[in-house]
Amino acid sequence: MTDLSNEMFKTIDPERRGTTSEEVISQLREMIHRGDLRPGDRLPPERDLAKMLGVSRPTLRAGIRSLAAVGVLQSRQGAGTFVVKADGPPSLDSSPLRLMASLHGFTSAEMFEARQALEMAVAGLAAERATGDQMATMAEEVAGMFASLDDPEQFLVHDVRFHQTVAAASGNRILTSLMNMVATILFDTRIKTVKRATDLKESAEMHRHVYRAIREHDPEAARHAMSAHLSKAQKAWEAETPEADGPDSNNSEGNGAGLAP
Amino acid sequence: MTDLSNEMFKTIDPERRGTTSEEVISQLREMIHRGDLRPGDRLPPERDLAKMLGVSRPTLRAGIRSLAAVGVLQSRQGAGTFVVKADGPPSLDSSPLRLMASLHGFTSAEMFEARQALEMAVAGLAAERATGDQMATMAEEVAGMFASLDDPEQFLVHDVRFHQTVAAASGNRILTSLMNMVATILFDTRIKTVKRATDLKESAEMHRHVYRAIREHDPEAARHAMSAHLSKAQKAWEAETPEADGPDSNNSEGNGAGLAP
DNA sequence: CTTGTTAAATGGTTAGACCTTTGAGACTCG
DNA sequence: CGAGTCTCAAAGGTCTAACCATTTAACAAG
Repeated sequence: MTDLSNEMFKTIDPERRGTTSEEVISQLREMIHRGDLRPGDRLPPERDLAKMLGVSRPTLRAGIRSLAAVGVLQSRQGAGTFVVKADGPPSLDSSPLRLMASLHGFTSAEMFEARQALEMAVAGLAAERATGDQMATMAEEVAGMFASLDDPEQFLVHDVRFHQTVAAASGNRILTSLMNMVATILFDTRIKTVKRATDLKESAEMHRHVYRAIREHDPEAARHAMSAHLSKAQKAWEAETPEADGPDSNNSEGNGAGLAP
Repeated sequence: MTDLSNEMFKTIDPERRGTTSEEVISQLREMIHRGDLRPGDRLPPERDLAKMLGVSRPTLRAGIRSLAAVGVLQSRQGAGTFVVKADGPPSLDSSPLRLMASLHGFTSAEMFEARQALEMAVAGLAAERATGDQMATMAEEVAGMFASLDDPEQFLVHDVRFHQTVAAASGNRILTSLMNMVATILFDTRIKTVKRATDLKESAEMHRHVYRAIREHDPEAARHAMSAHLSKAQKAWEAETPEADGPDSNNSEGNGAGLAP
């Protein structure tokens, strides 16, 4: 943990541009940008930090809350406020996108298309860069799919893990995050679709094609295989979902996309 | 504006799952999902809304602030709190991604790559779907680039508008938003690069190739032209930026991506 | 009818107090 | 002496009550 006790905090008041709490946000962001606050660090107690910044506690809390909302900070009652730990694939919160989907009336076709574009991109990159370990993991997940053709829920677990492994193999954490963001929103939909298990065998087969293309380091083939897979998945979903236009599921507060390391 | 005065608000207290303010967030989100709150609507005054929901004003404000942080609500002192207007291209706030970049030490190579993947995708879709008007706009912007070969700043304006037009022509607002999110972060970098105007003519030429491919409804050509353009741009940037690894610019609070309708 | 003034409405901020959860040190018992 | 339990300080979560700053619109004067 970094040493936070000394005088790294500037008081706020001088000619502040916007509101006080905005200034607090800027201060905290700057600390993070500068590296004074590193992932996993604990912030000083609110009471102390408020005094250091020269603002009241509610105002400080407003700033903290804003940063918590975008997934940068995390507060635990009784424990403290922490800079979010950066282990595993960094994940952007998908609730903003979800809200925007409601607000603008995004169609699920758009969502599928966006996911397809992102998955194609990562598949292509994965074909260029996947390590042996990652390819082995992919192979295992494909095998897992074939092994759970009669267990849709288990199948979906392997499915998700396969896609996340491909994303990780792309070596691009930004694309991975964006992909997860979109995929998370479609997840609730998928879990319903997959339960009415139509063509799990065909789906597993298509995943295997993707895997093979990646193993052969053939980006174009990987992109095409992934594209074909997702087009098929979308068609299956559309066939089973007569009219429902927007995948307008409900709450589920936190950032999803759990399930795989 | 929707009628908000009647009894659409449920009180909070019964067996709340998480914290009170989280419950407030859920309530507000649900109103938006249900369509009780539509883009542009004004929320009831905080004091009233707090009473309706059965929480104190600070707690309500905490919830509002969280939703404001992700770009769903917007408060203006003296005026009120509004559901963000959904005109033009919906834009996700890029500050979360920016923070995450600092937190995880994203390289600018990753950013460029992500942008390239997204731009290729939208270019391909635009080639399939661009309307006559949109293609006309693209042509105008390309012409504008050629007309401002000696004015780097003006050139950049046309550059940005061209890319946003292509994104709009893709017909996929999600990909457009994601692209803007990434592009916004790279913008500060670009404005510096373009000022040292190296190959504006060549750049304009490459934009013209993209335009032509779109006009010919040739997705593959559009993807390739866009890819070539961005690869070139990245190389130019790398050549002029010796060591700087992360495009770690500073504040700029609001969501950027302005400049073009 | 225009314009300047004023007052009400509304979000922003502060202060201080109390509650709930957490986590670690102290304590007791085996 | 060790393991389990207890207690309590620390920290975030919430509330009340007030005051400040800004915006909006009504209203009066010209």
